[in-house]
Amino acid sequence: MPRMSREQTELHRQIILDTAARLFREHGLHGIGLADLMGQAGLTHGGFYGHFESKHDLCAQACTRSFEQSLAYWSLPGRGDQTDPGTGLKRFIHAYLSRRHRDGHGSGCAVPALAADVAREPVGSPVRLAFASGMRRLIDMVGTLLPANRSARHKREQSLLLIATLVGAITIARATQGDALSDEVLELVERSMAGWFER
Amino acid sequence: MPRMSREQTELHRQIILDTAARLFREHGLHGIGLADLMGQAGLTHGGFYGHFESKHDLCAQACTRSFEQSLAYWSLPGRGDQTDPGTGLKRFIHAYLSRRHRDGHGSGCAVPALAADVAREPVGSPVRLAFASGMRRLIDMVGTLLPANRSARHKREQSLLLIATLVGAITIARATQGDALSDEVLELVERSMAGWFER
DNA sequence: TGTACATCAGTGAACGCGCGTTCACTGATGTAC
DNA sequence: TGTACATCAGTGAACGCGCGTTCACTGATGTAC
Repeated sequence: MPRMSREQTELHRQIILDTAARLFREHGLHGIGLADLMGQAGLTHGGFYGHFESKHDLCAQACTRSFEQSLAYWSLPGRGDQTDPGTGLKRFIHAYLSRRHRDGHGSGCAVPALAADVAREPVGSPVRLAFASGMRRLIDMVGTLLPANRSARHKREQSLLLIATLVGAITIARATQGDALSDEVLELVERSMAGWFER
Repeated sequence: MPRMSREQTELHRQIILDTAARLFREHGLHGIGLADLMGQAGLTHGGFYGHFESKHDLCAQACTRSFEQSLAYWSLPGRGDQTDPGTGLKRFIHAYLSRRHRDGHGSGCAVPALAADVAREPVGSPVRLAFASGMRRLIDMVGTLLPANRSARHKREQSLLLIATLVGAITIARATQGDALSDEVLELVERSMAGWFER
């Protein structure tokens, strides 16, 4: 059975990376082991080091992949309606603060899922670089959802402020899931943000 | 040497709890072991189960303690200047978004330090209940910093929105520490919030 | 195009290590008289 | 107040377990002729 074709090998690498991007967001960087992870990717754990240098290496690459996945996801709903620039923004905020996003750690935004773990990694480590790079792309993406008649600098500031508020809201909503506070913070923050970014 | 006095025993319990409250915020609930933790409290690990039922039990009690410590800390600067209700709020925001708070996980707010780990604990578990209870007290405390001429409901909403934004900002700042983005998000969010809550 | 062989992706057992938890033991504390 | 003894807080070795990582092995793939 061993010795797969080159395409098969590359496919396996992608499957491991996608699986890791999901599982790290679900369980945290230290909450899932390589044996379980490889098992969920349909492989045995021994083959891991044929694809990645170490778990740290995988963490960094999976962080990048997590941002790619969530950026691709958030970019979709906004693309449809360029005539009303506020619509894409409202849809983004609504989707971000939805119960579906709160309950789906593994398929959601990389920031609330990984930031706390990344903050405990050494400064300058690959996973931190991957996270900072993903943050910049997220800021740019959200910037494109803002009304066009603004300076790049203003858009960047509004984008960063919006992201901070959304990240904090979903972080609190996830930690208080099962308590009335959880739905309350999602609804309240969405309502409060409705008017902010149209000024 | 064994068999301490009752006061000594209770003192040890408090030392373990304070140490845990600090170390769990620094390293996360799963990032520090009981042997290390007890060692930093000046004891050996074997005596742990004389004070707590399990690590889960300690996590829940340390979560409560973390909120108590940060609430006591944040409450201090606002108390001094009741003639200008905006001052306490500005000081709170400034202290919360300071580099000192960003770099001092162990002595800082329980929310950015513990929320991600708490969000991965089972719904209804003691640590989640402790977190939700702490959140309510934090919301109330921040509410007292807001201008007095508002309804309780409005204060609560403003408080929750403010907390969400602060939590998101410091979460991002911590994860991007060492990158220019980190200082940028702290400064930008503080500047943006200066006027919001005076209206 | 067909054959012979070197390559190497994946397997599964094994490694040292640190984890949460247990327990026999120690000896000062707290209590009964 | 003083003595005798039961209590129990803290010690440190030990437990089973899961972790990240290594490695000898297998056999289909890719290559050289």
